[in-house]
Amino acid sequence: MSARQKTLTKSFHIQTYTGGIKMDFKKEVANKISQLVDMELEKIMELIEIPPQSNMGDYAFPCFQFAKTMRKAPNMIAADLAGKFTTDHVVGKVEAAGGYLNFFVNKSEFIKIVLSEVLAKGKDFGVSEEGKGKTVLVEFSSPNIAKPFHIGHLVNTLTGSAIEKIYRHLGYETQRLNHIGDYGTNFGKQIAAYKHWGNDEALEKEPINELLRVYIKFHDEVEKNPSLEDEARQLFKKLEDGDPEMMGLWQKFRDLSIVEFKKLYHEFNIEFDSYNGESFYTDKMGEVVQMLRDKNLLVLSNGAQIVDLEEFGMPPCLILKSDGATIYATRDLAAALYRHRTYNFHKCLYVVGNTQALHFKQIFRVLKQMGFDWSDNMSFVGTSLVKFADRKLATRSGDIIYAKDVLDEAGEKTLEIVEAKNSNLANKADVAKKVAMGAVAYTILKNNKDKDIIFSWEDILSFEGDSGPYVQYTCVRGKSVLRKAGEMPETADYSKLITEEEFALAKLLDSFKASLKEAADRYEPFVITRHVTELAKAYNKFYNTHPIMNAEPDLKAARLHLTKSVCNVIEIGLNMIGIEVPENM
RNA sequence: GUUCUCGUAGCUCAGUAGGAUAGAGCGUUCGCCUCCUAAGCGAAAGGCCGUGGGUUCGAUUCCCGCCGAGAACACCA
Repeated sequence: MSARQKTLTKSFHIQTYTGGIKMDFKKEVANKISQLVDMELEKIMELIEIPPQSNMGDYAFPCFQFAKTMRKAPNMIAADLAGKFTTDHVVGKVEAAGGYLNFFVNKSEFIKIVLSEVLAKGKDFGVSEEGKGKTVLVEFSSPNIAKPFHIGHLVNTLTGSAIEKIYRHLGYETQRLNHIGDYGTNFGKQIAAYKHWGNDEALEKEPINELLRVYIKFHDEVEKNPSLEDEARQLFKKLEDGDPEMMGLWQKFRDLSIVEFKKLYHEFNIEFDSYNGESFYTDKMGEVVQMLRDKNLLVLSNGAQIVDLEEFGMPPCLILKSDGATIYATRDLAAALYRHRTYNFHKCLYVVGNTQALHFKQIFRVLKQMGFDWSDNMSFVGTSLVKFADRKLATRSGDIIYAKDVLDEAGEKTLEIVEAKNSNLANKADVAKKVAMGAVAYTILKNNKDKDIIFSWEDILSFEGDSGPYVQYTCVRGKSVLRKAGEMPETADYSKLITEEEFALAKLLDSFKASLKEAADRYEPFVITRHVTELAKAYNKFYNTHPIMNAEPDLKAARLHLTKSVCNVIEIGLNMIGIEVPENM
């Protein structure tokens, strides 16, 4: 299960070294509190929170829990502590409000440290050591060969890729696994269909369309001619037995399909380390079945071999069908075993549609019953279902929205907008493409995975407000300013940055690290999407009220540094969720 | 039927390891381009956080019931 792990209170944690002292504002505050109250530092760190409004302070310490032991009202305690607190260059001000002790950090000190760090680290800002030496496996995308990518696959692919990139940024070794659906009795049908009606030229040109066309024809024809079913069964048997002709066709379908998939992955900068799918595990299932038998976990039920999971409140896990054939679960068990041996993973994530929650829960439980405690390190990460307002979006229903259609539609609409807004752009097509991809990826990754996505063209092609183009646009404007400013001043006097808007930006730059951690712990890319949006919003506010180019030289330099920092962090975040930023738009 | 997820503004959603006036975007209404890209910014209106209990100094947040929506539940993957 996607265990929602503890998320950290966002802290203004500073990793750069200034004057040899590691700065951590939150810790500084905690240290100071610990001198006043009888409580362990760690406990204090846990209690410290960020006030809901920034004018209340940068950190807050709730005093309610002292009320009982000290036999005093919380607001009295807070007032008392505020009186005893000594301020300095780190914590500039303390206030008691309600039962809270509110702290204000020294703004210019804070801004200085944050901007220095962002600019020094560049694209590596937020990179951490926490994942060093640990391998995280992320299984995602996993389409079926010979079948077109639909919108549901796109959701899954973007989600998995984002999670993988987030973990990679945190220093983990990652393995991107595409468990493609490349095996099963339906390939008998596919081969039969192709042998009857396939066209080699069309296959080379548009493989998936051609394969789908003959597959659909097969289903139409089989109603008139039921013997086709038998033919398909025989061909699948031949394929299983290694018949060269069948193997050749299957291999060709597989290769061409993957080439097609890669085109789409390329649009979002997605790559895989492995395309080992179902076929890869066909010869690895015997061992699993034997192990289950040896451990006396297999039970005969209605002619099939199952693992009983009743004591865990789950339906049984089917291992062998009554005809002795293996099944989905058997393959996933074999894959788990293989992955454990091959990668010795720290975590193995299954980014799969939410509908498969039970299946994976069962798999993990069976592994546990087999004595494999490493199954605790496997997590199911269920992705949103895409539905229409009135009905489920299912492959069989015919109400399919293909990924390609969504991207094409987005591309066309974007090109129109680019034409209207900035018709003298040199590379309109390229810009339109990036913006279109941005709109789609953003919409897919802006919300919690637990919620279904109700498909609407209006939402997915959104270009205003909370949207991909909004964030891209913000970054583009910032970059444009930097370009116009020419050479970046080496140094800048950050003490010139004294407005609320500038301080707010520094806070958001810093808390990006906490958001990264939270996104990883929760397996939730939307945390990044939202953070980047907040940052864009704050920058737009700043941009509209603060002159940069026309500011006096020292201030201009500082604001350019700020602008560069913001663009940098926005771009890091957007890239994680599969969005590129054009130079102009 | 069993299990799981969800129910927050007209719509789409954040928030909640219990805490200070519940936040965004869209939509609606009204402002802002002699100034760095208006795909932008500002303002207004809009909420018994599904419902009834319980625990607590304090519940939108935790627990239980109910109502409503969705999903999964063995020989498909």
